[in-house]
Amino acid sequence: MLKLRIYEVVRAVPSGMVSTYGDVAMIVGGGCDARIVGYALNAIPKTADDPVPWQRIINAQGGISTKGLLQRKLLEDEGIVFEADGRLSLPLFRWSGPTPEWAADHGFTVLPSVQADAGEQLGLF
DNA sequence: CGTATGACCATGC
DNA sequence: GGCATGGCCATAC
Repeated sequence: MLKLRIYEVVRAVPSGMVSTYGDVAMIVGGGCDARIVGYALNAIPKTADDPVPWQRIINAQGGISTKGLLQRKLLEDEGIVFEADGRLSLPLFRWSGPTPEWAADHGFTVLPSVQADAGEQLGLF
């Protein structure tokens, strides 16, 4: 089930950081797509023993795709700062992806493109 | 098994 | 900046 793998990846996103639907899809791999991530997050079981930080997944424009303001509030509580236009700085808050350790431990592959991309941005700052 | 639907994305106007 | 298309592919019915 891709949903479960997606949940695993989302759980790996640290507090105070965000990731995009597309990034999660790339990390999950194996015929995953940004829309699948959205679908999976929408279908998250709301059980307390299975928490998924769904609020840390945003769209590629750095904005919130959900309807209400709950997601934004949760992110702000974690230290995410929003710009005036309601979006956030992806270079600052975008999660660079799981560690190779984590990926190997959970059976994921780390995409070199994501790592190199994040490395440039982090190094820039 | 065919169709419809998405918390998406890139591109083009 | 917004709006329209096409592509994407797992679920649901």
